[in-house]
Order: sequence, then C-alpha cells, then structure tokens
Amino acid sequence: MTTEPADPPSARGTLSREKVVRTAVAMADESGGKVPSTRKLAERLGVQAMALYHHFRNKDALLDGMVDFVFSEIELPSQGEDWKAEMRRRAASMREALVRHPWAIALMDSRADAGLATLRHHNAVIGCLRAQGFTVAGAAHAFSLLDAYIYGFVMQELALPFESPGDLEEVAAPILEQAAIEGFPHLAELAMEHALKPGYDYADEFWIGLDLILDGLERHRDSWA
Amino acid sequence: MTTEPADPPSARGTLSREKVVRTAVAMADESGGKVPSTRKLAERLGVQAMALYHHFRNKDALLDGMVDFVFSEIELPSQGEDWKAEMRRRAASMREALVRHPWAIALMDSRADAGLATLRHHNAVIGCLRAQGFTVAGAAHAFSLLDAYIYGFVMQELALPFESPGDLEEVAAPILEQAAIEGFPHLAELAMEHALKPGYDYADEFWIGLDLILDGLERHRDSWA
DNA sequence: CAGGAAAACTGTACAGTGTAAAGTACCGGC
DNA sequence: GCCGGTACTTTACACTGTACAGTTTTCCTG
Repeated sequence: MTTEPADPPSARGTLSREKVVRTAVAMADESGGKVPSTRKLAERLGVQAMALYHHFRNKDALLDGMVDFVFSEIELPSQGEDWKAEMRRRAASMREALVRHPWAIALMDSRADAGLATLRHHNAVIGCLRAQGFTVAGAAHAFSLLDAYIYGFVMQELALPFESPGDLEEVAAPILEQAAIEGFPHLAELAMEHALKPGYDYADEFWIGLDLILDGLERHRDSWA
Repeated sequence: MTTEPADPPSARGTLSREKVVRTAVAMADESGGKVPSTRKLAERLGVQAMALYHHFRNKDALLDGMVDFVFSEIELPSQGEDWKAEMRRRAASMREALVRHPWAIALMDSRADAGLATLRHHNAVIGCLRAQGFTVAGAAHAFSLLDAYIYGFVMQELALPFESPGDLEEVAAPILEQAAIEGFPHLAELAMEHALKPGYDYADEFWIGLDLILDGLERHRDSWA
C-alpha cells in the first residue's frame, strides 16, 4: 500500500509516439475516414488530451506520423527482378493501403515533410528503376507518372458515391435518366452501356491504366536521356 | 426619414447562391488554400453567418458549389478536331484551374454529387473521345486514366514544400544530404543529378507523362472492345 | 542518500468551428 | 389591409485545437 496514489493522477509510461500513431490510425479506419479529435484519441489512450502534445509539436505532426505509417505498410519493390512486375506489385500494394486507410489521401496533399518510411519507399522505387536500365531522368519521369496515377485513381475510387459495385444501379439510375434528358448524352451512354452493366467494377480500370503506363515506360526506357 | 430603420436590421436581397460561391472561392484563393469559415464568409458578404443556411442546406453544399465553380472554368474539348490536341488542351486547362484554386483538390475526394458544370465537363470529354473513334469502353478507360493522372499530378505538385523552382535548393539540400548519409542513395542521386539541377521545374514532368498516356491511348484506341 | 532538474501527464481556459432553434423584419398577392 | 412565406438576425450549444500553468514521478548528480 505504499505506492498506489489512487487511479486518476498517474498514467505515466502509457504514451509513446508509435502507440499514439497506431491508435489514431485504428480510430480513423473505424470511423470510416475521419481523423479522431485530440480528445477522443486521448480518451482511448486513457489520458488527457494535452498529454499528446508532449509527443507531437501539434496535431499536424501527428498527421505526418499517420501518413508515414501508411507508407510503412506498402510493399517495397526489390531491385533484382523484372521491373514491370515489381512496379505492378508496388502499385497494387499502395492502392490497397490507400483504400484500407481512406483518410490518408486527403492528408497527403497538405503534408510537406516526408517521414522515414516514406523516404525508404521512394528510395526503393527509384532504386528498382535505376537497377533495371532507367536513367536518372527516366526514373524521375516514371516515378512521377506512376505515383500521380495511383494517387489520382484512388482519389476517384474513393469519391464514388457507393461502396460495392452492386449498389451502383440504385444510386446512379435516377441521376443518369435526368442526365440524358438534360443534355448529357455521352455521359448517359457511357453509364448505361458500360458502367451500369452487371459485372462492371471500377477497380478493374486500375489495371488497364496501369498496364498502359508500364508499356509506355518500357518503350521510353532506353530513349530517355 | 420615414424608412431608415438604422443600418443593421435589413440586408435584404444581398445574398444569392452564386454570389456566395464566388466570394467563398475568392476568399479561399486569397488565403492560400483554406476554405473560409461560415462566419468569415458571412462577414465579407455583409451578413450574419446563419444567413448562408438559407441558400445552402449545410456547408458541404457550399463546398459542392465551389467545386462545380472550378469545373466551370475548365475549357471544354470540342468534338470536331484532333482528339489528342483537344485532350492536351483540356488537361492543361484543368491543371491550371486546380493550381489556381489549390483548395479544390482536397475537396474533391469527399464530394459525391457532381454539379452541373461538372457533368457538362465530363460529357464533353467523353463526347470528344467517342466522336473520334473510341468505343464506349475505350472512352471509359481513357477518361479514368487521364483524370486520375491529372488529379494525382496536381496533388503531388501542390504538396511540394516550395513555391518556385528557385527556392528548391535551400529547402532540399540539407534534407538530401542527410538522406544520402542515412541510406537513401537512389533518392539522393535523383535529387542531386536531376531535381536540383538549375532549370529543373517539376511542372515539366506533367507533359512528359501526359504525352506518354496519350500515345498509349492512341495505340489502344481501335483495339479496345 | 538528498535534492534539483527534466519529463510526463493533468486542469483550466480561450478563441474558433458548424449549425439547430427561434425570433424579426420585409415582401408580394388576395 | 392583411397574411404567409422569404430573407435575414439572435442566441445558444457541442465540439475543435492548443496556450498556459500546475502536479507528479523519474532520474541524474553531488
């Protein structure tokens, strides 16, 4: 009975940078895309809100940590193999991570400083390309193009107003009917004859675009200065 | 002196959907990327905050309006001409609009319902492709790929931690030196021998990637079911 | 072991956010 | 002239990030 100073006062040793980030990621995932408030996050950690500020300069620093955590989950390409296969694997893994953590994409466009896992990821991608015949400039082009495509595709995918391909019809049908009437015939045609067809899944578009890009990169690989 | 009930009480006829949206866009642009709060916006319009809710169901509806406004500024492709040139023009215009309104990209990934200008834009793009030999499925592939690339590229462009290409060195140099030391040689190499070279401008990458995509689309145009 | 500084967490407080609810002035139409 | 809807104001509430000032606990030094 010497050192038991009641429950509330002491929660020493609970927090740590990584634990906070992991919990914040979990809560954001659960809530379907909203980063938790400092108070909610602190509550889950069994601590007062202000305790977080001992481990992060401000909330932005926490968000940086969350983004870096997402990058840490992406499979790194290796240098020794067929670069197209490696890039496809990396792209698939990156897309999965961004879809699994749908709040991440929104955070990225305001984040300037990259974390360690992020740098490691970029380094591995460039390293793979360089090892397989891309020039420095070529690797820069390829990296910019691939990442832009992956980010943009996931953005569009997440912006879709439905969850599973099946829910599509009920959401889109009335809108599209009006679209046709009000003078957007091409949009209506594309929806009716393509996107609303049973079996259509927007996710399939990912591979079509990706392979087109990879083929283009292969074609340019040796000609890029 | 009959009907002058002091200034404050009556501000009838000031607001309108479009005026609110235009003012919100202007304020967001001025502030460098932050959407104004309802109170700041109302103040600029000479009105109380709650007055806005007579024209918009909630703030999200206002944001929808802002996004649609951005789309209204994008040049539409025409159907009669060379589709590659039209797509290039459209892509350039879209990128300019998204860079001119850097808050827009962040809004897009949470917006489900498209506005009128947005639908018109999508319709025109698909119409141009269809008119020049793309199948319905082919137009869908092309549209998805092009838009993903444009969105993603602008996201990356806006996330860069500097404004003009000149500011790059001072920001990146110390970071990169550490990167090389801490084991990211490929990243360091790319930075040193490419991105930090005088005259390098990340914006140039836009055209390289875009042309690669357009060439790939041309190649697939007739083979896509 | 004493003590003092640093570290980890608490308490309180404040300015700012979106918006619900109710009130008030003005307008056009019977 | 009245009356209902429209356009706006007033007040209020729950919630946000975080500044500032404690209060412990831990650990290093003499």
